[in-house]
Amino acid sequence: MSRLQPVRGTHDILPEDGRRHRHVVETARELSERYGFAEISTPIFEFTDVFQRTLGETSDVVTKEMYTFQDRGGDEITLRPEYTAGIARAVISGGLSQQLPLRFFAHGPMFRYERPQKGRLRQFHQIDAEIIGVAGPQADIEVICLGAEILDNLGVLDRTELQINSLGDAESRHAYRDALVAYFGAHRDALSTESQQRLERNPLRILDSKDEGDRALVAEAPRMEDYLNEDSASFFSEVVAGLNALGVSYSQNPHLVRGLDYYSHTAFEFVTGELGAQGAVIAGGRYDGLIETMGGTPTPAVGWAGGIERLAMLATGAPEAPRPIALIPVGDTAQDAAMLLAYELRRAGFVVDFGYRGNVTRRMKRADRIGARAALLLGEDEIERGVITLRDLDSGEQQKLTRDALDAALNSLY
RNA sequence: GCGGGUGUAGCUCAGUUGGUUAGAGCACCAGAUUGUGGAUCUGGGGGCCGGGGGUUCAAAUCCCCUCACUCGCCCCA
Repeated sequence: MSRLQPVRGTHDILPEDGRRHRHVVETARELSERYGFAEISTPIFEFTDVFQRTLGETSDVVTKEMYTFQDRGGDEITLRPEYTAGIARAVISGGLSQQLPLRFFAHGPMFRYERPQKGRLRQFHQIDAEIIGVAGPQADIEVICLGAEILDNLGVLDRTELQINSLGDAESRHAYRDALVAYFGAHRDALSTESQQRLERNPLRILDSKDEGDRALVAEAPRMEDYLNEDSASFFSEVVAGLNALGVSYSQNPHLVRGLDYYSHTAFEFVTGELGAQGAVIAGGRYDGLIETMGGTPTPAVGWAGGIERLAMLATGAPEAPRPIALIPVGDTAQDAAMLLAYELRRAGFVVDFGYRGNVTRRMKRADRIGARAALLLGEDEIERGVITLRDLDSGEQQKLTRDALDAALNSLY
């Protein structure tokens, strides 16, 4: 293996993959705009505090997955591992809380120091949607519905399942957490080693353990729904009712939890079985406490993130590369005229591939290989007679046209 | 961070119990066709056999280490 290899967990997005990525992003952008979301972009790095304080000191992302470094001025900087904290920071530092509610769409690279797997990279890309400043369940419904519609337009909705759960408000969540600690604490010895650690750090996580022994205990564990207070329960039932009203199908998963500390109330994931161990393609929830935690005024919010690589692997309908017109100068004397013609055609909106090298045979082969729709030959003959040879590469038909007639003839091919 | 699998040409892969100068298909380049693509034929360029060490008269092949990829665990998009 050559020394010139990309850093582990990173990869080049070559043109074919790039089209699929762009299809995901543009589909999401177009639909989110229809839902009233405005596109924003935030820096790919922030002060480390932005993530450390908000994601939870004990979360895996903070404890072992962040790309953190000191810059030349001595500031602690972290490449963003997720989008939400950066957007919340932008809302605060940009004074945007004067304009609530806000609906944001964003996309871009994220960085997590993890062991790479299928659908899991150290630099990956996400699309992201957030509604900031709406306390009611309408926002949860709207944001989930947007996710479902994006998946539908990408042709993956029927291969995913929407799972939802409620973590309740802070009061409910703490009460439930205490109940879980009491229950699992009494069975500590029966828990897997990993879950014993979870008991200390994040007891909710035990609920979605894959260990068989854990699952047996989980089946008898206290249920979240019994610990939701009245507000939390009615909030969740409104979300569910809203999804029903819109015909968004889902299943309730009482074991669905979120890894990051700032979530409350609604948690949801669109999951697929087609990506190995990585099930989630879009996942998110409500994070009413985040902006306050960061030092802003208390502001409710809900949103999700979707993995572009994961979506691109599943999506159908990415547009094919455009079929260019191959412009082939014949002989040295035609070079300048051909370059001018290419310029004019491009200005007129045509996709033009200029054949730089080789004899006519070679350039024709190239035109064929790149899928050109037509070839234009321009040589001494043509220049003397004031025409251009147009060859339809699908039918093989060939004709000589004046410059004035060329654009119309090309347009008729597409 | 932990466990399993795999590394031979740009890609997909052969390579016998260790034995001359490591092969095929596809792709690429050139020619047959000096102004005409797709098909065919002919020829050509391409390899530190992932890297390092060891065993041996001899290593792509056996052993050790390492790196990368990959699948899973953890966790997540």
